Amino acid sequence: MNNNREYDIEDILNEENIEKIISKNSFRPDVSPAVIKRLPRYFRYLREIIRMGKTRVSSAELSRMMNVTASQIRQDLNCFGGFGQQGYGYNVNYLYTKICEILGVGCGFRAAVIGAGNLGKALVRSTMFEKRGVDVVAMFDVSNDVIGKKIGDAKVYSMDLLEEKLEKYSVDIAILTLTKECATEVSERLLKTGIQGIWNFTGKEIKTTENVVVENVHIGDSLMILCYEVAQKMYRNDGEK
Amino acid sequence: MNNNREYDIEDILNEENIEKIISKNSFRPDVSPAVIKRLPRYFRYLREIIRMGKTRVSSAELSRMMNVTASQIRQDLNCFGGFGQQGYGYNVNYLYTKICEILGVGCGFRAAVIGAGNLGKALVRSTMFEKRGVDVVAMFDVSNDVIGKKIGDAKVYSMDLLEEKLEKYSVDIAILTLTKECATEVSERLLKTGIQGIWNFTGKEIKTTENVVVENVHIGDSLMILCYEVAQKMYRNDGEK
DNA sequence: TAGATTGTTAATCGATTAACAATC
DNA sequence: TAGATTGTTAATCGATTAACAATC
Repeated sequence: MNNNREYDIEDILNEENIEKIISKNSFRPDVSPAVIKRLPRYFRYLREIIRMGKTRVSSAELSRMMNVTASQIRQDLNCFGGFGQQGYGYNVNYLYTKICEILGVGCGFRAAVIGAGNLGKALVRSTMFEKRGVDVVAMFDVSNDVIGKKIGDAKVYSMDLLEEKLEKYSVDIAILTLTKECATEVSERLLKTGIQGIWNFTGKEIKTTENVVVENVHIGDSLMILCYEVAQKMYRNDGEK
Repeated sequence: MNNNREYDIEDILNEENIEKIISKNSFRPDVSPAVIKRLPRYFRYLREIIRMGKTRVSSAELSRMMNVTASQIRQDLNCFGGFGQQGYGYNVNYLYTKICEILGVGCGFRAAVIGAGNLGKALVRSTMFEKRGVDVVAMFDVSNDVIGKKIGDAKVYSMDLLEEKLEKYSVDIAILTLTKECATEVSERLLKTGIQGIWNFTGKEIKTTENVVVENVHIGDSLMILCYEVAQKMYRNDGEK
């Protein structure tokens, strides 16, 4: 490994050059789910550190910023390879490119948002996708009010054209932002296409095949945990009085 | 505990009667975070089971539905009390009311959405809050385009009126759907009010006091995990060829 | 070389599962 | 009573932390 190699910071933050930097051996079976869930957090903090202009970071520094143990950081990173250097720490840009590589940023994934309602629109208009190197190439909806319009950079097509357009634009990831009621029907159609993954906001469990990865999002769960904690805090305070 | 007590299903799903049913001793210190994170999932499945018209469920049945072990379900529920009955299982409605009680549904929490952009609008227009007994009583924004308008049931006020309206409407929970850039300034203002919790979508870490609970949401993290899994799947398939 | 910090092993801690006695 | 299923203890598993030798 060569920590002296210099990467242009702007290139890296813009994720333009990453595809070229990527090596082909990012495949690591058997990394624990606990570690994988933490990777996006490293991604976010590293971007922040790059923006701060730092070029070097130690596990101890990161540990203070992120409020986790330095030990955990070193363990996590070592699941994927020795990215650091004894006595020096980690080259921030190198580490960031490795994390990007692991997370598939720069794979050039193409996504389509199915359901151009409030949530679908909000997602497309956010900077979330470009930051992660994901390209939203199309939206789909049943309503004539939106079909044909452009939301953000994405054109809205009729649901009738779903299979055709997914194929045409080589879509890897379908983002389901439609109602619970349509979820099953649409997901069944999706599984017959060449889709690789489904990001599911419908709240409805999706039956999947071994060829399609599904990630379910339940934003409301997080609200409930907040309510739980607020309620507990109130009980606690009441008890102390 | 009395499993024979009957609860009206409609009342329960509508969360109207719950406040009256709630007992005052829901305070449980030292429940592990792993258990707490699973509670909203029980909440969701129990609602589903109620809608199916079932009145009784065993840990084994739930286990099959939810794809977790029956053992885990019994352990989880027992952190909060013996809600079941040997030889019978769990009374679905009773269990649901207990889970609601634990999660603060029916506490009548009042929320305000700060930032009436795409995400703020999408949230307010969803059914998320009423399902969980949370009342969105106001929105705030700096833009004259939205100030004075009504989004869903909530009126949009100028950010200048933040403190005044939060006080007036006894808001417990602030929902931050504004940009990273405004996050610090607004959260500092919030900490000076009587707010209990902050649901933070800004992506910016918020400094908190012991009196205010913060729950951070990073939707993009879930997208990255999906991308990770899709990328791994591709590497794996390539390897097999 | 001396100092710093990683990579990695071993120890600890917490969470999950299995098993079964209690009991409805 | 016999059957079913919980509540709960004990065993297992996995994840986190501590420690330190390797090494830059």
